[in-house]
Amino acid sequence: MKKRDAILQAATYFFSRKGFKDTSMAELSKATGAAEGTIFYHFKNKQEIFLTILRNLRDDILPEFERYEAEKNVNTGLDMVEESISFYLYMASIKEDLFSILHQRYPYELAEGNPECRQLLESIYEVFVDIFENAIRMGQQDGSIGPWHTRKSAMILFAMVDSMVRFRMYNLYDIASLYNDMIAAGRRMLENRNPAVLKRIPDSDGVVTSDRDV
Amino acid sequence: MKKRDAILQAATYFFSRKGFKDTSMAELSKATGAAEGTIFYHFKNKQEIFLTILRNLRDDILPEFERYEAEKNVNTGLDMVEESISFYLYMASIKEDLFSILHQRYPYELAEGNPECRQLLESIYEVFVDIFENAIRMGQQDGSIGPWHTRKSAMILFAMVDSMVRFRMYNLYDIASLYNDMIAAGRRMLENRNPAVLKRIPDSDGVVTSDRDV
DNA sequence: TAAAAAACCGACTGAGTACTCAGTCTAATT
DNA sequence: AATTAGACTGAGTACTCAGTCGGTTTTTTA
Repeated sequence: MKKRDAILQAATYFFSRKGFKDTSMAELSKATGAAEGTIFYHFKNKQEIFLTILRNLRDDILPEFERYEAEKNVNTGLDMVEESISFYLYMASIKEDLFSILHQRYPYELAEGNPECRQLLESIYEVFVDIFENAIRMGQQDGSIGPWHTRKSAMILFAMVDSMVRFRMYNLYDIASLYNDMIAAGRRMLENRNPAVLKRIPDSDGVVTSDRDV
Repeated sequence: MKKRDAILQAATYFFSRKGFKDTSMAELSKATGAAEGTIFYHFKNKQEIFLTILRNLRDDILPEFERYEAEKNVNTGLDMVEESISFYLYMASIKEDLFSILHQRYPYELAEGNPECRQLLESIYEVFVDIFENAIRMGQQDGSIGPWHTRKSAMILFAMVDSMVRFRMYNLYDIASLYNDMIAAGRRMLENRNPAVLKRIPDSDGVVTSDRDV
């Protein structure tokens, strides 16, 4: 593996576990076998390592979220909300390092004085909230989700799910045991209570099944 | 103001805005007018300052939550859930410094090797989740809230509300505009859908109203 | 194969860190 | 007025940190 890649990998690991400030260049040097000088040959400074990680996070994760949007196959928007929650938690678990970096102070501190960083964070969060918003909008069109404010409902859903990432990161609660209840709570929060509306739209689409298969 | 108190106040301020690690003793010294030696006269080390803040947080906030529990006056448990959300967000705004300290990495890192710190965090979070749990339990007894898992529902509610603290802290979203929608979402998530149950229990208590007045 | 370019090295620097300590100041007590 | 004790001081200490620099090795190009 190229030294540059090794440095990025180690930095992602250490920044997420120990935080940006608490990770020293000496530590990265030792972990990668690269001399400290080599790190500064590849990256202008420590901050630039962090920004590179954030850029990679956007470039890695955004396509995965977009691919998910294109590939998912569900009956109703309400089912898709459930899928979206699952997908978010799944991504947060396989990319744990990257997600927990977003729960640190440093990126937001950096964003205050660094437009690129702010832009990166904005585009990452936009994609996160969008998968919920799209699911909710779909549900509102097919009648499975009530007429609540779409974007705000998406944010509330995101708030719920994102806390789970925090709970896991800090070992506050066993989030696995909350999973089913969270899905159920999300459904109750969003589902349409008016059956008239529920029937009208699916008929016009020719979709007939009311049960979904996973 | 006594130097010791000034140091604690400044430390709370700086730890919450800049983080524990990024706050230097020189900074605290400058902000309080106390010499660096004075800080170490009052506190064994930097960590001890943090633990003192955490102890005060528990001692300040817990009684306020308990007073709230004793004083609140609502019709149904579902209304009380709404009150609890309001109260939590209110406390988080008037004690912003203390709440944002709980969203940092340091306390959880310290908790791993420091039983007192872990104990402090646990008792703080217990009180937080308890106000929601008590409201939900009350609602389940008066029939306004459905038969969902009490503790888990409380945690999901807490997850939702606690994210708002994070959103505000990092300037991610304008949480004021989410407030009403969050209350409404919380109600839909919890309310009882079975009118039979809604009537049965209040009857046995001698309470007759099935509609609530806000 | 020679020259040029890119990658890499690690000792070094100076600014900053938490913390110490010998001693001063203040205010109450004797 | 003398004693005492707690509050306070700030220069000093040992150490860590991100970042530099002169030089060496490896790879690519000609």
